[in-house]
Amino acid sequence: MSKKDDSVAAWRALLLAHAGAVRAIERDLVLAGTIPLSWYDVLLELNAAPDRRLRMQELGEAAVLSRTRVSRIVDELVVAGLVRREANPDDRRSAYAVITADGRRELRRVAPVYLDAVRARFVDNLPAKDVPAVRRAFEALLVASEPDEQRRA
Amino acid sequence: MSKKDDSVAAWRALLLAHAGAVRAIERDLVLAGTIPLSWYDVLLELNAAPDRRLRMQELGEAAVLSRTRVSRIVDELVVAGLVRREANPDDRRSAYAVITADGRRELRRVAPVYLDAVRARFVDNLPAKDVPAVRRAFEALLVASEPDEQRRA
DNA sequence: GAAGATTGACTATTCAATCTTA
DNA sequence: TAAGATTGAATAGTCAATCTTC
Repeated sequence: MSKKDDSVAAWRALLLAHAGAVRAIERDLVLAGTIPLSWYDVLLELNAAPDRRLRMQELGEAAVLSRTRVSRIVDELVVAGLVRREANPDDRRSAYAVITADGRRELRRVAPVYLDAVRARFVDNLPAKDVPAVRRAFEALLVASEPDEQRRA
Repeated sequence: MSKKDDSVAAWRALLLAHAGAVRAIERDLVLAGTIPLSWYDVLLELNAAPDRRLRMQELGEAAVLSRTRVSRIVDELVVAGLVRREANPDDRRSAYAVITADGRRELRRVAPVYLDAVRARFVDNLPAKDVPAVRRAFEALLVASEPDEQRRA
């Protein structure tokens, strides 16, 4: 009943609901025969980035993937022809991942499936009046966790 | 700017914030030298259950783990002496997992660390006025996803 | 034959070591 | 020496086959 209980209950509900929604969405995507969620996320971030490219590390942050995992997924996407790597002339240690024309085509093709899934498994089940608060709350959470990322360095 | 955009933005913020918070909490636990989060979740659910026991399948649902994974984690917990398996006289196909006295002791020992981490990484960074909406929203989401679980059967 | 659970084989993900350039 | 990225070895997690009981 206390504020504390309410908070911990919110945390537990978040964990359960997140897991359920992600699983349901992934299942929808598999049934629809599209690319996996991780590919989709990476393509989405690349497509939205300036020049449709991101350094590996930036890509990892944007798509919530570890540096290692980004390397591996970009490998797969390169093999599939949806992304290519490109050297960074300004700093030759780093590498760009760039979405290809095929990648953009694929993204357009699967976007409706993905959006439908997110809508059906998340948005539509959220009380409409709570959506702004949810967005606000998690964006605040994001901002709060950024400084921590810095602190690691 | 539309409601739709707001919803998708909420989804993306949720994914990023969830990943950030979970990672931060796991890091906190590692630094504090406690048991892993998955063990903690299992012990917590068992401790809260009637008779401090749950069938494997129920435990999986409560702790957001696949049936397979529950088997494996309970194996580990049994080896560590924190949980024991017990036959179900009413249905000998199923098995109970029961938290032991040592398990409860361990749970009490690490609970403060866990609660501090959840508070520091989640609760304290959430705008206080949004907490009720967040709790309400995710509990609604949970309820909405239950029927789907049934449908699978 | 189906439900509950476990096991073995496979895939996904992480951790630590490595390589290259700054 | 540190930053950016990748790779090999190890761990965690999943999927399909199996075993037991209903």
